[in-house]
Amino acid sequence: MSWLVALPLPIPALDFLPPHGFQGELPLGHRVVVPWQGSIKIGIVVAEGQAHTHRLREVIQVLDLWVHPTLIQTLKTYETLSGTPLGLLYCDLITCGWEPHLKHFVKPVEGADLTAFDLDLPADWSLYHNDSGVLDQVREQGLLEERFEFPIRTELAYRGRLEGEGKLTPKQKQAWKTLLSIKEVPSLAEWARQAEVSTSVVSGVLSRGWAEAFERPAGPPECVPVQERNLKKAAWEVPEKGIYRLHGGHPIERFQHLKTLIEQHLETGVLYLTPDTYRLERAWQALSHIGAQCYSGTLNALQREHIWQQVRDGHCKLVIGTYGAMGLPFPSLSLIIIEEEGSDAYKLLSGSRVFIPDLAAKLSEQRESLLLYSGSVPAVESLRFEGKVLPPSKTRVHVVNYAEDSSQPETGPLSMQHMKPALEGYPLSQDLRKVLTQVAERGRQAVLFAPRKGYSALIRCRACGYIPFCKHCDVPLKFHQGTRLMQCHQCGYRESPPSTCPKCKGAIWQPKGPGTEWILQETRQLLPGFAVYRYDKDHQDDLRPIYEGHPGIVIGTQALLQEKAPPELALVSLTLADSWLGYSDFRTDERYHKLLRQLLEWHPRRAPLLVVQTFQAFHAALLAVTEPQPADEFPLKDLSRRELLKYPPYSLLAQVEVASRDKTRSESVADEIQKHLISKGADAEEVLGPAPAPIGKVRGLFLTHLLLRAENETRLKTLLEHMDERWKARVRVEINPRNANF
DNA sequence: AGCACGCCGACT
DNA sequence: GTCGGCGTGCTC
Repeated sequence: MSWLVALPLPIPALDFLPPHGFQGELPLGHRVVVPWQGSIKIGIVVAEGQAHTHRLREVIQVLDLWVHPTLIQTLKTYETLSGTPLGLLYCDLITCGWEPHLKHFVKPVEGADLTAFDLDLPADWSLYHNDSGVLDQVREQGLLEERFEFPIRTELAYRGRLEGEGKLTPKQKQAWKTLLSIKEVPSLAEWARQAEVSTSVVSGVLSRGWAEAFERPAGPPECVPVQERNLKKAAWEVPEKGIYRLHGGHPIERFQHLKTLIEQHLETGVLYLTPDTYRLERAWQALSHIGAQCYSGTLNALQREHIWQQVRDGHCKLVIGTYGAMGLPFPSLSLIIIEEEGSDAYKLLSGSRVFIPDLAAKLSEQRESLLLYSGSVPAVESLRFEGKVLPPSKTRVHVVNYAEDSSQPETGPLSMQHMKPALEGYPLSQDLRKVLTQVAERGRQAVLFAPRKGYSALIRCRACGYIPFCKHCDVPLKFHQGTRLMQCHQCGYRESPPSTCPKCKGAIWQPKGPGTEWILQETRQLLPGFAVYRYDKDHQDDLRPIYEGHPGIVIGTQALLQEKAPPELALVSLTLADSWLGYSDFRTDERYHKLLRQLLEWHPRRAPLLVVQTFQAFHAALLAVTEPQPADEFPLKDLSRRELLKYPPYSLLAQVEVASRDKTRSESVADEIQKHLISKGADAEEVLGPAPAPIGKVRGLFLTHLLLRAENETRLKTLLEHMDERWKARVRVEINPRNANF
């Protein structure tokens, strides 16, 4: 019987035979070393194999347990539904432990004759590091014994010696004596600190031979131990398993609620997921005293592997992490918390492209653990679950209405009289100028969010309306003041702007728009001498003075929200909120609402004034935050709209992407797929499109989309099974797409 | 993903 | 005649 092994490659799991003479159970979830294309790879045993067709190769060695069986089951379910190669899912979720950094020992089998091979091996066990394909040939012939060991990590340390050359100065003598008394130090700097001398003194001792450097086994990377504590009863009634939610209020209040719950589950395993490192840090600060470990991409491979093992061995029972923590092998896991379950950050942009909360839901089902969604706003999809909404906290929001026609819609609240048309003075309206001046006068801090990066928007012909597009991607080029070039925001292609319109020879419109650079210039003009910083994808000023609390204004993109809020933040502004409403997507309003809530709770203590400049002053998502409203009120409105349009949660979506170098081919294949699905019994409501993708051409490939809309998972699976054919173009399926393209 | 194989255009 | 583009297919 063979074993199915998942490998960190975009391919399905493959069959291998157990190692020669292997006795015992299927090592499910264990890491194994397998031969791979003349070399070796680390894989994970995910199931009993079934194939007998090939002449299979043998697993070389079974290593340790690395993945919990429930995760294997979860990924398997997702694989069969989406058709995503299992390896991609494993790459995304098992975020360490794939690197074959192992000590490799080899020995020819007794009496084996290796003269036919270009390989000179000693008769007994020897360390092997050469990675030539020859070894694999010997291996395949069954003439080789192999053994892998985890290397023992070492680090450099210093210890004192009883004698050296020459005399020591008094300070050096002091340093030497200190070193002798403390035996060993991990670094010269540490030694100097302990001895209360400068580093030059200790290096003097070292160079005279009164101390020496030596290698010693390295200790584990830093890890906060789990503390014992008395368990309190939660102040709220929460089920033992299933899905529950907690939204609204202030983050501090939410953490208070969560803390009592986490404490109850502390002995049985708690996983806390956050969408980004900013929230990770916030959660860490709120919960670290209970004894939590962090796990995110910011850790290095060593730290990750260490925590992975700590969790596996039951030494660490509470982990706060970003999506990569989901694969951690908790022996038992009774609570999974997902912060901001509706965040797009949970959608992986490459590889498997999974939406982590989808997987977490399946995993919690497998593990029979409680899944708790928590955050400022519930996702529209999670309203169907039971939960608690904390009362709204006080906010200060000021809306600047840019629309020329400022007449209120009948349904608008009465408190909007303060909104006057404010077109004069874009990007800084009179109101915004006034508060900015106050910020400067009081020596406080402000953050202005610019809609798009670059000095600005589109270059356009004044006469015929011509807009230069990228040669490779179907997107308009954006002009950048710094380089004086137009650049594609999709592929990075650059070109200098035309002096006259290539179409009609008319004059080119002066590039001015709502970009960071323009707002920066205007702000500097308004407040000469006051510190103004820029922070976007292209240009990052050193913001340390801001984080240290010095007065200043930061002008940046949404990327800033990934950082913690400036400590003296008094004002936040969306300089053109409408640019967050330009998506061609049914989640647009929900995203906008989330953004507003996120801005309002960005600063953990202060409640800065939020100034929103917009042409859509009466947008429901905006009204939902100008007047204190329960966090789920706007999502509930959105929910009824979704029911009408049969969007999630009233359906499950999958996006089919057809890609071809040939435009008509891309379209015709999409058309074929659509017809094929209909012929297999799909109805028109279930197959939408084909339509050109929001960005119709990417890196020379024409993309056409179809949207599948199924009422449940079984139905979606059926539809996707019909897709499993050979098409004349590259076809990719994405479950639960969350594109945010303009 | 990497790597081999294979089929067509521009070159010493 | 070859060199080299990248399209397709396979890895157990």
